[in-house]
Amino acid sequence: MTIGRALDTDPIEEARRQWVAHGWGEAADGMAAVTSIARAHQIVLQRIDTVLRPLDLTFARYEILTLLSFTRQGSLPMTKMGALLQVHPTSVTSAVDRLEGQGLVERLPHPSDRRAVLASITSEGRARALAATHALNGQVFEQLGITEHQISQLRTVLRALRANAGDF
Amino acid sequence: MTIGRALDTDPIEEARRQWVAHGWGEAADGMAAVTSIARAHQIVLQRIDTVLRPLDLTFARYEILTLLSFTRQGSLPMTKMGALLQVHPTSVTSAVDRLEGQGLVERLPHPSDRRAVLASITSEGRARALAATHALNGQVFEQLGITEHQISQLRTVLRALRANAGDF
DNA sequence: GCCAAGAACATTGATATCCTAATATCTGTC
DNA sequence: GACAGATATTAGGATATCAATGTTCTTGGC
Repeated sequence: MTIGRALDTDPIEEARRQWVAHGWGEAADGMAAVTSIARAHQIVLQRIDTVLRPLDLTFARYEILTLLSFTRQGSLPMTKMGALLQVHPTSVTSAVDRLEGQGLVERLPHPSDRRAVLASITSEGRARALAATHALNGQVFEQLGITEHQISQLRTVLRALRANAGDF
Repeated sequence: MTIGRALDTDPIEEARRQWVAHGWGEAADGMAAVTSIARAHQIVLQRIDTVLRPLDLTFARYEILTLLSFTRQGSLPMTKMGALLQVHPTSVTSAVDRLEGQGLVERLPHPSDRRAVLASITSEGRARALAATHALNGQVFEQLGITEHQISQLRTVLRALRANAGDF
């Protein structure tokens, strides 16, 4: 389950020291920041997967289910979901394939655009999404192990990074 | 190349509002933080992949190559690399498979432990790692689009999260 | 000291995801 | 009516995880 045993020193700080020692000091902090993001992503995703496994969901499928549950009609065009969740169209297709096979979502023809496909959440899908949200709230989102102030800082800094990348 | 068109509102803030509206205010900030990490990871990884593609490397393989180049002998046991890079043994195996096929790394028997395998960087591997590092430093790590102070905050907060997860 | 039981190391196979590239269909405009 | 653009899908390559396997090492009872 756990990937690596606890190390005596922070491996990212160690890499940063190597950067400085090689004369790449200008990039050292940025390298450490990027590596930290990658590792943090791995950590939280592992926790999420552990919580969602009993519910037969992955994070990608959970996001789609929850997004649909927030809409009035309970349905959205595939492209629209990809734009809101910022994932590739192919990822939406395969995730909806899976959700449809589980009976949590169904594909409907778009009423006015014959190219488009609507993904529509089923009542079973709604129930599953709600159960998953409660589990994730209690076991992951409220248990990050950092202070509220740090969570706030994290959101602010990453919002700047996302805005700079052209997200919104 | 780009995944989604620029949106008028931050989708993560939008999700956070939904959380509050549903009475899940306790978990809203944590949810927003986790989602921000996931999106930030996607953004930086995409940039890294773009820079590394002409060099025929991925980030996973680049990390292994760079780690090996930092050692005295230029070689490490597979397990040791997995521990330092915090990835699964299977990931190390498949990455070294590819690097070996590219002639950037070779497998050697461990001198004292017949179970273990040493991955050893070749001179071509060293050259490739150096070129990749220069490209990443200039085009990614020094161009994150956030201030030095924000980079520092990010490192501090994520170090706390990683420490809490038992990384070191 | 010897040997059996358990642990560690690396690999393979299976499954899921994301990304790229290419394709078929449909829309809307010039 | 032709043609560029949008929509969704398929196919292929890469990575990560889990589960299971075959070796080899290490340790603890005797």
